[in-house]
Amino acid sequence: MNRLRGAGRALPYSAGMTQHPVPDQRRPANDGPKAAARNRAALVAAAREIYAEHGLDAPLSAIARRAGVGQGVLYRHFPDRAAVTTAVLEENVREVEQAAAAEDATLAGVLGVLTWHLKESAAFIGLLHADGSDHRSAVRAHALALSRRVEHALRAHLPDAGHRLATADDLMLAVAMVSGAATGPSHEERERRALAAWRLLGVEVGPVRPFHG
Amino acid sequence: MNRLRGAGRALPYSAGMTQHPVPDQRRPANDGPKAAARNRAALVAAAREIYAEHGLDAPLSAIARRAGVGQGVLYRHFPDRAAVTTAVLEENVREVEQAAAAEDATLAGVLGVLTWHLKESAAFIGLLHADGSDHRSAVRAHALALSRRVEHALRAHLPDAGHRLATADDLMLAVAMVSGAATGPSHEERERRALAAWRLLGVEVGPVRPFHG
Amino acid sequence: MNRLRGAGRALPYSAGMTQHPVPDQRRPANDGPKAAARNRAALVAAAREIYAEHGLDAPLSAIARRAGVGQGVLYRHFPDRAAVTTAVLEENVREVEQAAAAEDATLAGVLGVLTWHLKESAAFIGLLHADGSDHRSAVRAHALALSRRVEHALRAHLPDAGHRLATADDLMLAVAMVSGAATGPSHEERERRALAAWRLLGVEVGPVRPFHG
Amino acid sequence: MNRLRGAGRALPYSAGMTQHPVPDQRRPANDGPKAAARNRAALVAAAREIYAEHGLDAPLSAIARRAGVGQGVLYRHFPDRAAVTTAVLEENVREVEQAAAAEDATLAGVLGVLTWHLKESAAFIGLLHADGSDHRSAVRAHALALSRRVEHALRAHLPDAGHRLATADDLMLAVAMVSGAATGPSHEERERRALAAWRLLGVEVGPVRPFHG
DNA sequence: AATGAATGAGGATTCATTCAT
DNA sequence: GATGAATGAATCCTCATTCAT
Repeated sequence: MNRLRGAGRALPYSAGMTQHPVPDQRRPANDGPKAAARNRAALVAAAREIYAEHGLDAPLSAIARRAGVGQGVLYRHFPDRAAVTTAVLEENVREVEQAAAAEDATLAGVLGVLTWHLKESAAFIGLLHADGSDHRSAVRAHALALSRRVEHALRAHLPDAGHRLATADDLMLAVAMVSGAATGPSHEERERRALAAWRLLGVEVGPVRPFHG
Repeated sequence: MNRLRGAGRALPYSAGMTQHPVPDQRRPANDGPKAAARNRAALVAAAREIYAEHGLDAPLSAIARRAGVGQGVLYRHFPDRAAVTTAVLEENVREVEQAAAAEDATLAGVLGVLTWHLKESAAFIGLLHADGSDHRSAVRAHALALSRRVEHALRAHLPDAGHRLATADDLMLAVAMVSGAATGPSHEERERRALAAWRLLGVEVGPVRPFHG
Repeated sequence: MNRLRGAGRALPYSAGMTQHPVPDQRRPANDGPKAAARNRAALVAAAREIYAEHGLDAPLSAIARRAGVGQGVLYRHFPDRAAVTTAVLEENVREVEQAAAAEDATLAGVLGVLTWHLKESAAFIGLLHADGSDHRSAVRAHALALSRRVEHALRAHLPDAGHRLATADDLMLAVAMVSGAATGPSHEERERRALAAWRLLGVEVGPVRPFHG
Repeated sequence: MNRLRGAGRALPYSAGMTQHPVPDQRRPANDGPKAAARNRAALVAAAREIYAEHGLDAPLSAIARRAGVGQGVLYRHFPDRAAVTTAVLEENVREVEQAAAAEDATLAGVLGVLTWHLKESAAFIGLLHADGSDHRSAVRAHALALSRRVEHALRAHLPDAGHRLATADDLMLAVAMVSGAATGPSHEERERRALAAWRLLGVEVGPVRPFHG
């Protein structure tokens, strides 16, 4: 029922950017460890796209295809589906952490970055609503840790005591609420709704953008 | 497409193996047409439970099993997965409508009923976060209509102009936000978080319970 | 649509029962990509046999089993039942075309090859009698094209104007007639009847055999 | 995959022609044995239509629906699918026999009736090409007997010794051939092709019509 | 280190057949 | 005698995962 096949970068060997003279052989150039890192990054990026387009239940094969690699490579880098999902989330969280750790970080700024990821990454949203279903619970475990890292990152920028969201718990609840509102068919719509949600909560949010992007 | 064999017995291809369980055993009770309505209700209830436990992608066979009926019965009542999901949502929405239509209805009271369904029904929540994956998009179409019915029900009880949620749009956004917050492993946890979310929005909510339940 | 479980193991719903056959047993040999072409050929051959024995509606699983491959392999090579049927027909037609294209081809010789396929391949016959049922109509479309290819092949060897079957249309009608006669439980019986049919039509037929076989 | 449901006379109780005052009850009038005969006839007629439209593998439920009766009634009259098919053929053959037994019967006249059934009844054609598949072989047994009855009917009107089809065997082969040619999407097309086939065989055929119809 | 074919379990779906009413 | 709901086996089809090359 999933019409993912044939979509996007279908040619396994076309994605490489190697400048080597075209090898005369059938097998793709074995670029060694360099390729490995590149492949891993491509897989995470592909997973983010595929998740956004088709949900967290998209076939792993679709992710590998979008990344321009064989399925074996996916399994080399990630033992199972949960590991893929986790890797995507990991990236999201790391950016939020970096935004929070920046010299001149402000709550509004960090929330802007966070909101960017909320609107961008279906996985990031979906995770917060993951029910108890099987593999997801595997993800959930890790997600809890990630959630704590976000909380920790925000904690450094909590508003003053008088603010409605003066505690980390409340702030995290607010994040969940905004993520709940950040639905819609397009990135634009999701951003619009997310910002409206923050407004309802009386929270000021900086520009919605990736960190250093 | 295949109707070559007489009722699934003794296929030429299946050299044994698939013998009938206990040929001497009588068929399970067939309670006749009377059971039809009862079965439909049991299926919807089972779907609600299974969806809550395993997510919207839980196998339909699990729903049939939980309802205590054969898979065929499920398909008799619902042509496909979307119809099952839709039936669950329909019930949720109908209760909210009834709560809103009651003689002495108040916004707080209606939101209490709504919140009960939010915490109870994973489908109700999941729907708002449905990604574009195939069958869900079929559901989404219907979900939009349902969403409008909720909006219509709430519209009759909008707070005064001065309130932070004075428009129906804002109120619906708030519902989405609360639904985003109403996550967690247990009903209790979900209710607790939902109420905390309403509080952050400064909205008063009546007792969280089903309508007339 | 369901990707919740880790590779079909240990489902929450399947309380036992469906354990793996013999966990200690090694997977069946995976001969690697080299096997691909071999498998495809095996599948077509198996399909021809199974179709002959059980009709065009035989289960695809039976074809896969006969070919000695998993069902997945069948689906890798052929997206659906129509593709399988079409592949079988394609082979039949190609042989007829080759026979017609041979240096020293004669009408009698080509009809001999054609007749061999008529008696051999239930699909070839069944196609001409395909009713409107769903997947068959998909096949029919392709079958029409194939039919035209046969007609084209025969056209190069039409008998002289005086002959009873002097037009391609009449010749194709005759083919349909012979195919209608070529029934029976065994290949021998079918060949016998086919030849009798050609005789009734006053057409001389060469040796009944595959091309270059 | 079969889209038969909902097609044609879907209302179970609408087909009756009884003039009784409309019963006030929910259950349909129980017209007793009279209805039984009517139902049987309706089932055979429905089977003929459904077979023609969807092939011999059409669901029995479609036949019952088309006949305007419940599935139980079908099973009361026919123990299994083979019995249904057989009943349809039986009618075809009986008409041919009656045509052959008529006072002024001629070979051309009988072949006209036979040809009408060939073009009309997919079952009649399909049967001759039934492969060895399971339930069909059950049908085949009976079909052989029927075939002999047709042969017997024709034998009384064999052409003179000089004719190309002077033996009953040859005549039956010719029937099979014509049935092989009588394909096509419409009755008209099938009749056209059948007549062309007879012409190729040099056989004169009377008007194509049912006996006394 | 990468590819992509193969396996095979599991869920979806369809009917043949039974049977309470 | 009739209705039509229920059962459940069988088939279809889709991936997760392994592994020869």
